[in-house]
Amino acid sequence: MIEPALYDGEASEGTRRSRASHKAILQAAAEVVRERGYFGASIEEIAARAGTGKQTIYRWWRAKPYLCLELYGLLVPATALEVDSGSLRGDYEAILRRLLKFYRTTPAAALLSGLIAESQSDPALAEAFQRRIVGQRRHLLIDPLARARERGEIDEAFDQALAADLFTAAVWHRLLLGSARAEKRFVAGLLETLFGERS
Amino acid sequence: MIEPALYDGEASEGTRRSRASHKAILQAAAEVVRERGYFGASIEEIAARAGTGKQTIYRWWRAKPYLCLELYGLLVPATALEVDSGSLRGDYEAILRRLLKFYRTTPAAALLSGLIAESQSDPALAEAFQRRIVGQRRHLLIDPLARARERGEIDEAFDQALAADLFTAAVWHRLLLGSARAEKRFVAGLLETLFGERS
Amino acid sequence: MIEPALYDGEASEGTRRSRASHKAILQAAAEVVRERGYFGASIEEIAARAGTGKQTIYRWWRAKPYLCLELYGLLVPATALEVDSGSLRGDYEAILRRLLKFYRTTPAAALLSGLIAESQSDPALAEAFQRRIVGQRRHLLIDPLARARERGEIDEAFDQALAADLFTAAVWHRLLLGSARAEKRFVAGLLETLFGERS
Amino acid sequence: MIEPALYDGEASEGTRRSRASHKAILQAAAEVVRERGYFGASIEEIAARAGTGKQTIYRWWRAKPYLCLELYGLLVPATALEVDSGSLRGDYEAILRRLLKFYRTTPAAALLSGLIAESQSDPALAEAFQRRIVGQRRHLLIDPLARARERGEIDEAFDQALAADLFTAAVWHRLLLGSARAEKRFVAGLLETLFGERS
DNA sequence: CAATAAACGAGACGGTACGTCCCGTCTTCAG
DNA sequence: CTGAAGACGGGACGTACCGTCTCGTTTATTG
Repeated sequence: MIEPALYDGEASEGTRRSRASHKAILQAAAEVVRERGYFGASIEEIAARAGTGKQTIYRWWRAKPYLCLELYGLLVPATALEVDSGSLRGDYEAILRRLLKFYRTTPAAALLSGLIAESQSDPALAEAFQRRIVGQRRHLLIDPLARARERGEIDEAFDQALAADLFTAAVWHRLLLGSARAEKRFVAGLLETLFGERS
Repeated sequence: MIEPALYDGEASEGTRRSRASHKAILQAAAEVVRERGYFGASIEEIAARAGTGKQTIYRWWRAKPYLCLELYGLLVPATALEVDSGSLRGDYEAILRRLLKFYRTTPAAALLSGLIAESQSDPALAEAFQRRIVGQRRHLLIDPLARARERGEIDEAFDQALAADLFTAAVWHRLLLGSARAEKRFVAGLLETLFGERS
Repeated sequence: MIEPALYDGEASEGTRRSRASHKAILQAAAEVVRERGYFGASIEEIAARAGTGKQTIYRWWRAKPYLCLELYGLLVPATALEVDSGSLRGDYEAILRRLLKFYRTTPAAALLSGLIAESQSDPALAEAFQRRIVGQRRHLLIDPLARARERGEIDEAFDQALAADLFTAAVWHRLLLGSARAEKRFVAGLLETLFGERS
Repeated sequence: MIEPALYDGEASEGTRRSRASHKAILQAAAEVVRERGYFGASIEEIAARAGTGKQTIYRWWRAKPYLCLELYGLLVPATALEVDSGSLRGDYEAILRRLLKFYRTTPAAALLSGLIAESQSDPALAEAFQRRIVGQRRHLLIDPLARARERGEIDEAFDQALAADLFTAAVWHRLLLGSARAEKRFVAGLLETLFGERS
């Protein structure tokens, strides 16, 4: 969630946000986005499916993209990318395989492209997207690089941030443009290009 | 245009497409997308600004994304990326700088993200996007690589298609996510990663 | 037709109106009005069904109601109402039965109500409707009354024009409002009211 | 209204119909029909003038004719035709004069002809028109006849329903076809024909 | 017997309105 | 006193036709 929402029982005065509604809305949103895509998903249908009023959605999220932003965040459990195989190549191979599986099994692609598109004309959304999705992602990608640096696998001159960005770029490009390139070759080729010929 | 439209005075039966309207619509679309972004652009406003009826738009394009696809294609004159500096690094540096300028000066970013987003739930659009934008782009990126191969700058093992894709991925990622990374460093870093330390 | 159109071969310079098209248009109009009603009938469909261009319709009729006016006129062959049974009651009984049958078997009701409705806001149409439909009708209804006057069945004081109008009013009212009143009783009752108890 | 609509504050679940909008729509419809006639009146303009969304009209009326049906009903206050002068002739003279004034001062003629025309191809509308306009009208016309029967002015053999229908037919015919017949003569002649020579 | 000029079929054009969907806000009432 | 239900003003959708306007093509005198 964008702001650290207060739940029933967490705080003092008045009634607090209903955990049940919150969950039902996100679940309904996930379903509807999966079925109709990002554009096809309407607040109206999400509310109906969640069994809530529209107002309950607008009370907690400014608009569809912000709901989707939270939804996207929930689809990737933070731990999913944390690996420590002992080698840089091993870490990234694991991350890559998990990511590709993640995108195959969730409506994340639809969400991602929709959010990127809406960000083009909504700076606030762009900022939130950066902070909550891109930033977090970069951290997870830089951790293995930092460990590799400690192990001496890469040296000081290696631009870690650039590598992380290029990795994300490649994965998202593949995801959103559905390149027909065989997966195995893609994985190997990408890693070789980023980290060197063999490993 | 998607199909080689017939204009006034060209052969065949019946009435012909109006060159003037066609042009006015694309021009209006460019304006409106620039001002309001991809989503904010409505067929209604484009028609009004072009001084045409809505039906004239729907007669020639299936829907907004298809109009935008054609518009995107027209924004990049095919020749804009054709360079031959004599070296691989030189070619790509030139291409990269032209691309970055292109995206700074046209509504291409808004179009691009919108088209990618809509492609997620419209396979026909995805296919058209691949064929008309991605495919064409790939060709232009592979030409310099082929010349470099002939000159012996890169060897047979170098995966040209992968390099071209990664290049596009990096550029679009930077474009759509507005990474704050300084341009100079981005250019150098990307080329180094793709083609090696110095070249 | 509203103006005495010139047909092929009738007159001097240039090309002349095509008899075949004229007929095909009226025929198509009759069909379409029968199938879709007065409002549902579009010039576009009439043209398509007649196998003509729309312009050919607009060349000869100002608009749909004028086409329908001519069509209505053609549905009632002028002779259909001319009877001379020897008695006033007999004449009107015959006329009435023919009219009721006429309306049962042609799209005249749809045309009539549509024309009356459009006449409310188009004085020129109202005038044409009066002259070409109402006027002609009145004549045919007054002829039997004039003969009855000569025979002495009715006297000078009898308001022939009023009777004719009331007769038309009653028939159209029945036609357009579909009163459930049994036909036999309607016929007898109307004639009794207009011309007296027995006759 | 066609169905006994629920207003704010009336019983039952959910949100209620807005009295203000309902009234504003009917008022706007009356204006627009008066200005542009039945066909010229568009839902779009009515909504704009009423200051409502189009959907608010479509939510409560199936289509233009149904809105007009309600409007027509409101133009004739039910009491307008209730008279009791003590004589049949007196009652009908009063009714006739009121009707003629009513049609002179309201857009009723445009509505009436439009509704009749649309009824030709919409049986549900025809039924509603019968029930809500014709039926009610017939009642009001039969009351004076029933009183006359009690007073002995007319006998059992007099077909009251037929007389009422012929009266309506004559009035509407005159109204919609704008016969130039002088009003005084029309009134006298019609009543004489229906009820006898003198009174 | 061409030349020519109108009428023709076809259908694109600038428009208006349709009836629908959904937006984000506002109001009502049941729990 | 929250929250589902849903009406509201509004904007855009994509479609149907309007009546006008080219387009070639046919056709039937006229020079």
